[in-house]
Amino acid sequence: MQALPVVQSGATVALIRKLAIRLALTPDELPILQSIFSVARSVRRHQDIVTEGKRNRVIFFVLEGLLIHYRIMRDGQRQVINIVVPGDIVGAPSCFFDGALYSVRSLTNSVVIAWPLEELFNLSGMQSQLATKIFWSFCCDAAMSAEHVVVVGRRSARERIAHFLLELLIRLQGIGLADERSYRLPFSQDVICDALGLSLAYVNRELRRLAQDGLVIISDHKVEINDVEALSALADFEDHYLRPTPIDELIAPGIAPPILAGSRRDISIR
Amino acid sequence: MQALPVVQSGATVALIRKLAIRLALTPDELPILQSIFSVARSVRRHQDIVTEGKRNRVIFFVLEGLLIHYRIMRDGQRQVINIVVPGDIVGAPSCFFDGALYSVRSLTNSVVIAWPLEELFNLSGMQSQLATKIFWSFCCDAAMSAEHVVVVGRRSARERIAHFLLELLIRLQGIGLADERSYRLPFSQDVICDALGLSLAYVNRELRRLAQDGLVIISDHKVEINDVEALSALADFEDHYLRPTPIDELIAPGIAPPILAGSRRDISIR
DNA sequence: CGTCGCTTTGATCATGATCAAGGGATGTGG
DNA sequence: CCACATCCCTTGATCATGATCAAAGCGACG
Repeated sequence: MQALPVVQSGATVALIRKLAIRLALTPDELPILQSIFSVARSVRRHQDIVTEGKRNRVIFFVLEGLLIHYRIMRDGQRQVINIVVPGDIVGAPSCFFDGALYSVRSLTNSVVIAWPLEELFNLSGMQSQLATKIFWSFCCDAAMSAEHVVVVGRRSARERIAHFLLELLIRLQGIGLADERSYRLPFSQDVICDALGLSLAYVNRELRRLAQDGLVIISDHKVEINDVEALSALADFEDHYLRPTPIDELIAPGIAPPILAGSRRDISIR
Repeated sequence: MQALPVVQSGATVALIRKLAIRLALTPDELPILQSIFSVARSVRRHQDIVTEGKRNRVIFFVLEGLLIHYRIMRDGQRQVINIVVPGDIVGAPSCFFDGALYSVRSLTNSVVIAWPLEELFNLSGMQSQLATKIFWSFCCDAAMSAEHVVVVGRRSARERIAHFLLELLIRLQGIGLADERSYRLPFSQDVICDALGLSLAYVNRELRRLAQDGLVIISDHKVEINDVEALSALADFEDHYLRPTPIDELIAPGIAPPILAGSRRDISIR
């Protein structure tokens, strides 16, 4: 990993803004988190930033790039637990265990900010609200793992693949990296097969069939979903689990979102 | 659900003590949580305490009984996300979403304490450390879902079953409900098959084979694992993900666990 | 030009699903 | 106290989804 100044790319600035919105940061919390963001690190693709078994007491704010949480089994097979997209905070739950439970690897060149877990606990004394928001984010990520269990446990190969592509669509839309029905998929099919517990040959075949049926066309690392409705029906996909109740509504139930109300887009970065 | 006074059964008292240890409660935190525990509720078996899709702003401390997190699919199939044992805190991540993501159902008669999520957020102002500990617990639960993905995604039926039985062994040992190599399993095989994404007939057959091979004998709802080592090797089971770093070590890294050091067994209940 | 990474396709195999039926408890109502 | 029902476990036969093995195509890149 190599250090580099952070507030450089337009994408990163936009992303920090999105993160601030997602965590419902108040005007006083924003600079605190921003001070953390003074130095980011670039990570070349195909590098582990967390290694299973090794002690990890750091959480990462992902600003750019795609990464995966994964485990290598004793027979060499890989299971991908989760795709990580910009705006995600990774490191939990591994940082709560003596040795990391899973490895985290970049699929593309990425930009991340490493933040010592210690700081999070410090925050919970001084700025408890902010700490709560970060913990809340971890808890919401747990919903994705739970959903993943359902996908892998009870769905056919075709449904799994459709679900995978739709989940990515919604998540990338949330950070401006997908449009209405398409996005770039900058990794190869083996990531899909390892995420879904399927063989590479079969994933390939099913993708081909989905294309023949006019549902999804993947070409040149670009996913194009012809009919999102139809594919969602096929996959039994619902996006609830990707849309938590905004944390400010939870903290102040009943009341209109207090501090940022009406001006959620006006957060200034820098 | 019917209200009943809580500090009645010996099992419950022991359990509260264990929960206090697990959360590394300090002498001042303990009474706060105990005040919550003034009224528990008994839940008859086979009842939902959380229903998928319905708004849920409550978390539950489970004192007695076994429960499951589950989802019913559109074709009627069920996927069990997680077994819940006494000492667990359930409700997350569902309580962070508009509608619950999964249902929670009792497998046996149970005793739980329902606690409004609001109180947790209140706590994060006044008693931020305690709130942090509860959030930490949620995050650690996420590790079980992640592990579940690996089990269902990349293991054979036999391995999955072995893993399931071992996970339960370790978890029940942690709360004194299992001895060295056996425990009561007070539910039928369909829970196992729905947890592991297998068919009932096949789970039954594989259980029978495990018994024939002298690895595990289940009879009359009692699981007896003949050789835990051997079964762990078969399942590629490691219990790391069930053993988080104690929260007090994380909060005060390097220092010996401060307040309860050396007297972790001396917490007084009542 | 040759190698490497990725996709594609074919042929065959096997794990685990599905369908079907019977059996042993336990419980319940007549 | 018996008849019957229900729940759960068990086992057999057959089927199919998806794995495995093998090989070829196809860029990109050095």
